Amino acid sequence: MQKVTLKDIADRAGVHVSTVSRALDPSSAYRVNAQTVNEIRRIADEMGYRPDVIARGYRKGSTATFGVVVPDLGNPGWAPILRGIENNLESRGLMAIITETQDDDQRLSRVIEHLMSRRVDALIVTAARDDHVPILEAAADRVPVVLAVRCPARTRLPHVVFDDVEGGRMVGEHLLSLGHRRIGQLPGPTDVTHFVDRSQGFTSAIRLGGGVVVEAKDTARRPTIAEGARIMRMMIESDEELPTAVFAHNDLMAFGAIGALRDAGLDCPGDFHAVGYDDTPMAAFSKPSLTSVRHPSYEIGRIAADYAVMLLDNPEFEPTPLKFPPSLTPRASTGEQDSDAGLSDD
Amino acid sequence: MQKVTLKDIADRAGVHVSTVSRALDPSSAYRVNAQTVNEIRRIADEMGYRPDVIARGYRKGSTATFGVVVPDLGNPGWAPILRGIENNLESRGLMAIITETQDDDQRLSRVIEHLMSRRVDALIVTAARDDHVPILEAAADRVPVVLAVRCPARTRLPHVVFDDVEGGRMVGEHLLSLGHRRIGQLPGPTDVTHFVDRSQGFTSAIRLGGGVVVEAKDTARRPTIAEGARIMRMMIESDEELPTAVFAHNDLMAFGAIGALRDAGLDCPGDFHAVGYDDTPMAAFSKPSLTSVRHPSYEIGRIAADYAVMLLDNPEFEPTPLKFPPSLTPRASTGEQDSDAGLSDD
DNA sequence: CTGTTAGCGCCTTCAA
DNA sequence: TTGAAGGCGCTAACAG
Repeated sequence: MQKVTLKDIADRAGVHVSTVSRALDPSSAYRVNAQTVNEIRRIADEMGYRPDVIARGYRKGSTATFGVVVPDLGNPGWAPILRGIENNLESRGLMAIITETQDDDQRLSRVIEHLMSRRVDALIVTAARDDHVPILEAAADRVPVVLAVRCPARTRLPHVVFDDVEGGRMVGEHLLSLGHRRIGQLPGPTDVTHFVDRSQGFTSAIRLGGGVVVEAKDTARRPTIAEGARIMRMMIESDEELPTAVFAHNDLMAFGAIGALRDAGLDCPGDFHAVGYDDTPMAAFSKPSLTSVRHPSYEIGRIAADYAVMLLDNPEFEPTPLKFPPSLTPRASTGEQDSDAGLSDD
Repeated sequence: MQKVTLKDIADRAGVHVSTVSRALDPSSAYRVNAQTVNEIRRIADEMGYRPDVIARGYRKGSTATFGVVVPDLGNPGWAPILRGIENNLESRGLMAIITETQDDDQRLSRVIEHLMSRRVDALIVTAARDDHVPILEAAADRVPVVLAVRCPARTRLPHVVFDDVEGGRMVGEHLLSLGHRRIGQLPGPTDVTHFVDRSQGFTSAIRLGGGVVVEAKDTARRPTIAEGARIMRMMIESDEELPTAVFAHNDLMAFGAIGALRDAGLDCPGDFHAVGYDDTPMAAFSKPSLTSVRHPSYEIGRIAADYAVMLLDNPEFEPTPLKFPPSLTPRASTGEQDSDAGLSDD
């Protein structure tokens, strides 16, 4: 099964390549003798012909391939978003190729450049940070670029995000309603808008409710378990009085923080409460199960892909920036009785 | 910044495209007047020229792009393996494009076909199941294919895997040494060799030690938290006497199983012990922390990429099939005293 | 040192 | 209904 080209088929069928090309393209097969079409299709099948999408792209000006950039495949929270994208594109005969920045700022421009020079038709980026705007807007001059989940503060690029201000607010109100007044916050990287939003919604809710936010001594460089543990440890080791509850900007950091507090002899939910964000599958299964904020991940991926496709079809299209509302699931880490563990698979 | 081509630069510099091509290629710039080279490079920079890797690929017969296929990006265990691949390739100026089968058997052939028609130079597949052999071997006729982690029983394809028989054995001996004699097993999909291997190593160790393996009533259809919980629940609800410890074929399933047992009022490690596999970052941070088997993930990715590159350079090269030894980390889920939680980031 | 030519695989005029 | 020719962006072989 070496590479089979149109020419190989043409030779075998005794016709010209362009005839083969036409016969194999449903939209122009009608211009070829029906018998010839059948014959050619048979031969193509037999020889295991696979169109060279890329070569085709040269003529058509497209490669039927979308580039997707995520920050960190070690965070399972991206999986449903990616599936929303993959499944949407696949149903249209398009393909998503996924790349990872490893949450390394520098890497984004390299990754984008690679994807562009591989002639992707469009870009869906979930790893954007504030200083990436120039790179992204430059790319947007050539192909549609849609930002998802993470969207820098000031950019004209089309985007779909979660309402993280609202999510932060929900966390704040939940903790206030449980009687907490002194509440710690473990922030994710500050150049990622959705972390800033979570912080803002949370902080203003707490202030409004007459509470005090105890800020971590440092910001997580990356939103990982290890970093969550590290900055929690810093808070523990400081002289300041410990808060009675902590809000970590994502589940991974929350797991890390709970671990660090446990190492310090403190029990959750006995001695303190904790809340995460993202509602990863582990949240329902960890001990204690973790109160977390859930957002429609699959859906945001699906819509991001929709937008990218529509932009490709019509560059004039101006996608409405969307903001998906989150919801909070109280669990054992904030004193909720554990019912059955969640069983869904996404 | 619309697309800039060699021709644009040539026009501006008043030379022929091929001169530009040579000037921009370090390996042939020596054949061009040094002044011209500088001038051309300056113009190229100024215009923001980006080579079209794909077009270049047509002449060179390669695209500097490797396809990588993983089963499930919802499992964070794949991340370090992917990084081993990505970082290795990146250091050579190659790019990894990642695709996911979503652990869906059918999807693999479609994904491979997509990648092939995008003219990837090589394929690294970590999602292989037994019945994929024909597809994979067909692909291998055209480009180097390296299997990593998952490798069907009978295939001539180059592969690098973990020694899962040994890992299973270690789990068995660990549990025996703790005094367990009746031990449950929650198996992953049986058409994935490494799960079969884990089972085999484990079962023979237990038998050798005079123990009894209690098999789950069903096999996990996919190695996920939800499936782990499901088959654990089936074991609980059966009439059979419960084992005193369970071995789940990966961490996710173990978390699910511990959750299911907790729902049934049983405490780990008080009432039963549990062991996972993969040593995902959560294992150290969950409560109880999870005894698990660790394998050199980053390393296997790195080597898989090495092999693929070497095969590309020299199709005659016959990579030694490698089997990386695992190691077991005892934690609270088998009664170990928790020390500091693990802090590494990978 | 530089320009010309040809062609990777495909599709789309244009002409027959 | 079919063939011939041109070109997408790039590079290698061949002239000069």
